[in-house]
Parts: sequence; C-alpha cells; structure tokens
Amino acid sequence: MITLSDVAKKANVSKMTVSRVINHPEQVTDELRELVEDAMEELDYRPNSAAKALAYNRTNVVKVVILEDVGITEPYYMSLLFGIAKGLDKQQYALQLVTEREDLKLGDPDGYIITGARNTDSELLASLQAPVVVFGENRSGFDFIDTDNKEGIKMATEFAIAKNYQSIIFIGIDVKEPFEYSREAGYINTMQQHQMIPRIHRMANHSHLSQKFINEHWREFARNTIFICASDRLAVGVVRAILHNGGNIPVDFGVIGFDGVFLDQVSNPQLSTIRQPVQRLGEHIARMLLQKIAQSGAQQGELMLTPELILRGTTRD
Amino acid sequence: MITLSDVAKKANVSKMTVSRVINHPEQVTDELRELVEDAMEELDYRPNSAAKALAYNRTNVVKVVILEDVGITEPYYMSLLFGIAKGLDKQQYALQLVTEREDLKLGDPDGYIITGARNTDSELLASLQAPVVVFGENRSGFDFIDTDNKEGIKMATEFAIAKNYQSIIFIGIDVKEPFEYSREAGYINTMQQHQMIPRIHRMANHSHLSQKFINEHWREFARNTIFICASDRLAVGVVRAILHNGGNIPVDFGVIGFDGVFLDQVSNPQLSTIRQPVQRLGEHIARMLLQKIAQSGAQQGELMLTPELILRGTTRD
DNA sequence: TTGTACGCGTTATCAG
DNA sequence: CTGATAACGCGTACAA
Repeated sequence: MITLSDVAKKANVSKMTVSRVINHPEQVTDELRELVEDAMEELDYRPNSAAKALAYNRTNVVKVVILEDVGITEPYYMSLLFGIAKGLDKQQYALQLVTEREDLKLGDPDGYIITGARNTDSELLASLQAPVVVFGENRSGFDFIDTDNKEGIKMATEFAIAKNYQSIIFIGIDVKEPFEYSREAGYINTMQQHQMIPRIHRMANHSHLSQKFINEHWREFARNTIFICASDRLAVGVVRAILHNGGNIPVDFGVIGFDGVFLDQVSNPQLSTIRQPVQRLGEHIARMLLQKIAQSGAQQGELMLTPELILRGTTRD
Repeated sequence: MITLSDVAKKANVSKMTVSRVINHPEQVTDELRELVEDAMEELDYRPNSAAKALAYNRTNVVKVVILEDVGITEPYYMSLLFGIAKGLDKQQYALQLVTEREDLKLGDPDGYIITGARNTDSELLASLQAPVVVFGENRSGFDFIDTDNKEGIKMATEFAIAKNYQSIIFIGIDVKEPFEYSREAGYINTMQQHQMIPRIHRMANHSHLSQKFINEHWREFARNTIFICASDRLAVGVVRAILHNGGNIPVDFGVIGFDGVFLDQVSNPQLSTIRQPVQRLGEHIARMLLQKIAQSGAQQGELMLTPELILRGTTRD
C-alpha cells in the first residue's frame, strides 16, 4: 500500500507537503506541487479512506433510509439507488440501506438520505444526529429534492387540452401528502386557466382499484376522454378497464401515467407517462447531502427537477 | 463519543483489556470481563469502525457489482440489495454500488459481490484484488449462491404432470448460461422420467417476443397445454397472447413463470410462478462474503436455495 | 512556504 | 492474564 510518506520520500519533501497538495494546493509552491503530483502519479497513490475518516472523525458512510412499506418492491427505488450510489461514489462514500425503523439508530453515519417519509415521520427525522436530506416534497422544513410534480401534471393537462380531449379526468392517490397536493394543483390550475371544470377521483395506489373504479363508472365516460393519473399503477388499471369494456385506446380514450419507471414499459400497450428523472434525482440528492456534510449541516433548501412527458401507446398523436 | 479508554477508566482496567473483552473474551477472567461489560453498557459504548478499519487495514466496504445491462431496471435487484444490505449491516459493513465496468477498479473494498456476470466475465473477476463471491450459478470455480434452478423447474413440471396437462412446453431464454441449462435440465429430466417428450422453444427474455411466438404458432397448441417459462417476463407475454387468441386461462391453458418478483403480481391475471427467495439469497451472499473476508479469502463453495411454487391465476386448482 | 510533533481509536506484540 | 508501547495513515497546530 502506498502512503503519504512513500510519496513524500519519492518527492523529497515531508508528508505534510503531500497532504497539502491534496487538500490545500494553494498553500504550496507550484514547483513542489508538480513534483509531488508526479510522484503520486508514478506510485499510483490512493488515499486511505479509513485513516482520513479517523482523522476527520467521520465514517464516510451515509444511511439511505426507505420508510415506505415495500411489500411489493417498488422498482422506483432501484433507479434512485443507482443515482445515489453514483453521487456518493465520486467522493468515496459508501452507503448503508435501512428499511426498518429500528435500524435507524444503529451505527454512526455522516448523514441520512430519507425516502418514503410521511408527515408523521417529522419527529423521527428531527431526532437524527447527523445531517438529513429528504427525497420528496415536504412542508416540515427539511431540505429536499423532488420531481416538479405540479409542472409535470401541468404539461400533461396542457397536452390533453391541445389534443382536444373533451373530458379530462384526474385519477389521484388518496393520501394527504404534498406530492399529491402538487399534482392535483397542477391539474386544477391548468384546467381553470382554460375555463374547464376539474374532475378528480381519488383512491389507494393499486391498479385493481382504478380498474374497478372505471368498470363501475364506465357509462359515465363519453368518448374523447383522457385520464391523467397520479401514478403508472393507477394508469395501468385504467387501461385494463377501458380495454375490458371495449373502449378504443388511443382513438377514443387516452391515459397518461406518472413515474415512468418500469411499469410503463412492461404494460401493454406501452403507457404514455410523465417520467420522473429518478436517477438524476438520486445523484442530486447525494450531492446535496455531501455538501451539507461539508458545510457542517448548513441548510440546503429545496430542488425540483422537471419531469418529461413521454408519449406512447395510450395517447393519440 | 465514548472510546475504549473511557470504558477502561470506568472499569479500572487498561484499554487493552477492554479490547480483549470485545475480540478475544476467552483471554480475560470472568471477573474482569463482567466489569468491563457493565461499563460498556452503562456508557453505551460504540466501537469506532474507522479506527478499527485503520488498525486492521480494512475499509469495511464491499462493492456490489451489477454487470447486467439494466436498461429497464430489474426490480429483481432491489430485493437482492435489501437482502445484501441486511446481511452487511449486522457487521457494520457498508456497500458501494457499481453498475459500470470502469468503476470496478476504483476504491479498495474488502470484497466484491458480483451479479449479472456472464461466462465472458471470468477474466475480469479473476483479476480483482479482494475476495469475490458471485450471485448466480457459474462453472468457472467462483464461490456462488443461487436459486436451485433445476429443482424449481422440476417442481413446476411435476405439478403440470399431476394436473394432467396433456402438453407441457418449456419456453426458455436464449442464452448459453448455467442458470438456463439447469432450468432446462430440470424440465427435460422430469419429462423423461414420466416418459413424456420434451419440447423447448428459446428466445431472448422479452415479453413481446414470447407473445409474438405464441401468436405465430397458435394453431399448434391444443387445449390442455401448459407453458413453463424460464422467466416471468416470458410468461407475461405468453399469457397476453393466449388471451388475445381467445384461449381460456386457466381452464384450457396454463402458464407458470420464474422469478416471482414484482412482475408476477402486477400482471393480470396474477401469474403462477416459481418464486426465487431473492432477499434471503442476498442475505446469504453477504454472509458468505464476510466469512470469506474473515478467512482471508478461503474458498466457500456453492449454496443453492430452494424456490417456491406459487399457484395463482394462471394454473388450475 | 515548509516541516515537526502529536492525536484520532483501535489492535498486535511483547514484557511482566 | 494483564498492561505498556508502538503502529495503522492522515490532518491540525505550531514552530522554523
């Protein structure tokens, strides 16, 4: 193993000079700096993160916490993890996955990335002893990152209007959480701007529930109706019910989902959807946390990334 | 932060005694040991893993490598990661996710968990500088864990025979990999044991390919046929095609998938499938790697976990 | 601007 | 069986 001292010897300087070249290069003369850099290169020096962690009193570990019940594993989180891992790797950070509340207190990570948190989790999060960033809108003051939910639904609604769908119905998720409020707001605002009357139905986020709902109300839906759904799951159920009742997709009926992770692609026909940039969100939240750690816990604010409207088999051209 | 020294003072011993109580308790008298244990309890002592890592010349990090192209994110890996994380957590290990081959060489993990490896990756794996365990059967001599593929298909085939399906067809994945050979072997052996003639069709692992295949050969399939598929993806396509052609599931046609992760549950009707114990596999492979690290790289052999035949909407009672 | 001495928390070695 | 000492690799504080 190559250490600072090895490099120092090779460059004929003290190891402190080498350390400075790495952490405070401006304090070293160009001459020495180049000498040291060459030596590092030649020896293929790799800093020892355990030693660094010990000196800084850090662990170089962040906990990634999934508070949501993932009975059926959401593919969503896979992409998110990929992104997070990518963001952390660049700084030689490692992660520990936590899926059970009890395990939250174990270990001493340098920070936490929280996903799937509900309003009721605020106290729990506030009690953590290291910097926290949250994945998903919240109004409890935690730094967060999320898709721009409002904007996403706005895009879909304006598309529906532009395509002359007569009736534009929103199928929402029956939860009192900011992400849902924002999605509904995007729908309502856009409808009102165009003097159209919003119509919202809410249910738990399961495809068989939206399927059942459409089946039971089938007679109420005239041709030229589009359903904008708060999730791909709901959208998949809607599609099934329309087809089951003999409705023609995409000619007479349209369906747009929300998420754009996995489900939209394996469904048949492939779903038009508002795709969240999940992996990028992951990268950004990792960066946000690392920065917060570097700034010893300073507030980072919020960041919203714009989703993309993907048009496929369930909307007409 | 509570350190060894703090505990040592409280217990009136040297910190080496405390260290021994933790790592080599048999070298300490019962009397002192209890004294120290009480002190640790009272002070809520938590070992500093960075310091430990430095002393042992370890990083306490393992890399989890996904070599497969995950264009469409496989939910499969999510469960696996949960399991791995659980196994690692117990020993205070953290993980780094690697999805790109180039990133394999960065950092100095204590070991590697490799998934999605193909035959052609053998050299790459052999060149790694830390203990390696592989997820998935292989015949290159790497320690591995996998579902008992052969046994799983055998269970499904015997079920089909017991239910008096006239024709039992295997839809396989068109790859030259051990897992596929084992699945086919499970099918062929069982068929032969019952004096039945095996019939296998292979294609790439996409639902639209199996869908297309069934459509094109629809006339060849008499009633009372069951399709045993090498993946849930293939099974989903088969189901779609059967329904599309007016076939009655589960009365006249049966379908059994393989995997039992996510897809089987969101499909409609819900899929009968051979469920892999993915999360348990994850836990076991983590343990295997940690043990291999502890034994400085000693061979661990192979471990196969038995899958479970889940009967749902695509097979008759 | 550069170097020296020491500390971070833990473990191995060796002496008692 | 127990304790003192040195060492792991790196960073800070202070001195030169």
